[in-house]
Amino acid sequence: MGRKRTKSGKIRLAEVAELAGVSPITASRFFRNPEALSIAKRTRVESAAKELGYVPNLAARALASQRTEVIGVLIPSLTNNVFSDVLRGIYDASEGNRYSIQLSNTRYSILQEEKLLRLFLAQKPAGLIVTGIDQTAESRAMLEAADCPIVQIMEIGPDPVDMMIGFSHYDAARAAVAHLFEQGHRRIGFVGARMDPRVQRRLDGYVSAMKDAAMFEQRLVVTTATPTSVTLGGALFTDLLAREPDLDAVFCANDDLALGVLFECRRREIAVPDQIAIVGFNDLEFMASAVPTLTSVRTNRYEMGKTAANMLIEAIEGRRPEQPVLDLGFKVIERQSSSSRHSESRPAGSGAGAANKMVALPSGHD
Amino acid sequence: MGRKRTKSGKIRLAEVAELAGVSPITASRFFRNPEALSIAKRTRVESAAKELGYVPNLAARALASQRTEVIGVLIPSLTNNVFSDVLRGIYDASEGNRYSIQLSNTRYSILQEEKLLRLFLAQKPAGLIVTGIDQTAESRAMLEAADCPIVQIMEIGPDPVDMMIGFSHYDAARAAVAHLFEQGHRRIGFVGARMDPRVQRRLDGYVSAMKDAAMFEQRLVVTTATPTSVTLGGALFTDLLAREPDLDAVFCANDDLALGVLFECRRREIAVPDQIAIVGFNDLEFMASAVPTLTSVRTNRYEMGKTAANMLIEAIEGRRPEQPVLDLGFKVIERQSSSSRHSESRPAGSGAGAANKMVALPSGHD
DNA sequence: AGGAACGTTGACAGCGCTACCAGCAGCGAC
DNA sequence: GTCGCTGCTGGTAGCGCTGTCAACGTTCCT
Repeated sequence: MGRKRTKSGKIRLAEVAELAGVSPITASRFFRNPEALSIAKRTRVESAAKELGYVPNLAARALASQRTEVIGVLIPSLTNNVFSDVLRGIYDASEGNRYSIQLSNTRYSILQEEKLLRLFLAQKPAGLIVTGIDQTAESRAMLEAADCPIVQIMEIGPDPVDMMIGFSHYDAARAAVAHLFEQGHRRIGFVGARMDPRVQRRLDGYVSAMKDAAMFEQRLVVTTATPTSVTLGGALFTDLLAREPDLDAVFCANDDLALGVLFECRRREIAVPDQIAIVGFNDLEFMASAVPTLTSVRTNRYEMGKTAANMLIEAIEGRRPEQPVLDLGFKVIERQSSSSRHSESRPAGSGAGAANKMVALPSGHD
Repeated sequence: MGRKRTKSGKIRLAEVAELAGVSPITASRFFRNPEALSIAKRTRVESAAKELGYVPNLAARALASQRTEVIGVLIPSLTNNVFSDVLRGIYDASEGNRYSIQLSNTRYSILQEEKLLRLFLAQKPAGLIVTGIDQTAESRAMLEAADCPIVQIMEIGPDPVDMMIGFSHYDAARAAVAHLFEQGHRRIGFVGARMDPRVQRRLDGYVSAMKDAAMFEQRLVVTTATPTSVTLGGALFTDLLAREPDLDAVFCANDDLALGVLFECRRREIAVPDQIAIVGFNDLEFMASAVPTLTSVRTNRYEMGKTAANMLIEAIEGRRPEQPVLDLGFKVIERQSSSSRHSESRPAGSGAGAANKMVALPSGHD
């Protein structure tokens, strides 16, 4: 016997086809590749579909075609501002086309990532966006065996699984430190939280730049595995200052920490940048508006997400980009907090003041 | 003829059933309702599934069962910090169970929301989370006709579609203004951006509180449709000050604006709170760490997302919550920026200082 | 004019799973 | 012993769509 079920009055493809006077398969093609139809049938199917308010059943499509139109995205955090920009780019790129985004949070655990990857892959996604280059061996093997395009985002490194978009955190950190040296600073501290692989590489970049100048000392580095926050920035800076009273600059692994350091300086009545210079990382919006305005390393997060999704979609549709690895670079945005020109006391007036001096560098060249 | 296709060596349910020595339908039941099986078969199917590494094909399941295990989420913005907290709650709640989250961004457009709603509903989601209570009539009708549970989040109001979780933005704004009155402020400005319905209700609350005290004047209100930012806070405050030089407090519709106002005060050498008090809205993390620490209205965003998803899942599984409308309330977190006790100049030491005085109110009582 | 090539269309047979119903065993009640 | 109940299991028949291939009409080439 057949079944009753809800019926639900749902319009099926066959009904559209009937109204349009074509076979179901022709109607089906209309939705997937309209150019394959003659103009006459195309318009007939189109108006029939509109008249009936037809919406394709994605589950049936996925079952029959053995593939989904889902782009899986694995990111390590939903809290972090950085990822919300990337995500926004990804969602924006997915808008207006057939693909939908399936998001999962690895919580900075590569084991969790491996588990989620297995889950995702089982559903045959159309493509995958994964964060970073530090997958487990197992994950790496699964990614390589996957029969869908894959983009690694947030950083670039050797040996991409497939496509890759990001920048060199190592080089970016070196550039930030170089900027501080240029401004005449020598005892430059490093403040970092969470210490995920990308923050770790920023630390590596800092260390190498400091060693190049023969200025590195272990006690200039304060890090913690704790998730980042503004408050934490103040606390870590407090530690750093206790260890190294002669500190004359701080390079913060992100902007929240930098803001925390700025507030802590204000609390302690330490003049920024005259006594201590501050450089952040990511160039979040508030950096330009703080007092003093805060120097940061600008990273193209939104563009990264958007381009990653676009590259992926192109690849899904068979048009592999000629550039599978894209270095988006970074820019050191110099502002008052690290400027050796003594911060003029600016009177009334809003905004960030003078145009930012930008130091742009493509990463990957040391 | 049959077809070739990739084959892909995928394990099907039938293979698990065969290995376990049961019928496919019994194996199917194991994955959906293990309690319905005898212990013997249960363990047999379980080990067979594990041995073969079986993962169910969700598309086939959705097609056969006429429903998905997808929770649709419609939010107006991915940029706004507020929503990232809510989302984090939703994703956390969806972890470890069968449901997956399908997210879409309405960009604060109720027309876009309507379009997305139509799209979502066509895929028969297991449940839906929508933001706010200001849907189009068409959207409203679709929601009411939908045969799945629905939660409206972010605010509470009369006449819920189904379930609802949030708080009264109107009451929260009134409480913030009342707090400023208590601290002796009279000429209290309002700064708002974006002016989505919830911000509008905060403005309404502000206006009503000011009128109650016979202190309302239109020129105390500065708003814009522009998306919010820290920089914008400074700009709007500049406008406000130009209109009303006697200003003695500002109620900001969100914390980014409040931070912008604080920076602008610093830039203009206006003492906070002595000359001007500042109150924000949402109580983002940085508020407790700013100098001076910033008063704000705490809202339970993470909890809201998490509880909304949990309520939804309960309802999907047939256990409707006894409380379909949940008021999560708010708290005015009083900090230095609005304290009439003159801000003692605190010497070295990090953090927010003395315990926050909290003024807790369940919203819904005026 | 004949044939190849192309563009367009349709028939068929599932994709992998589950709703529905029927059946069977085991048990207690009469 | 028979009935009805409950608990478990299985057979059948699709869910709505698309991959494959075949077939058609038309155009273009030789």
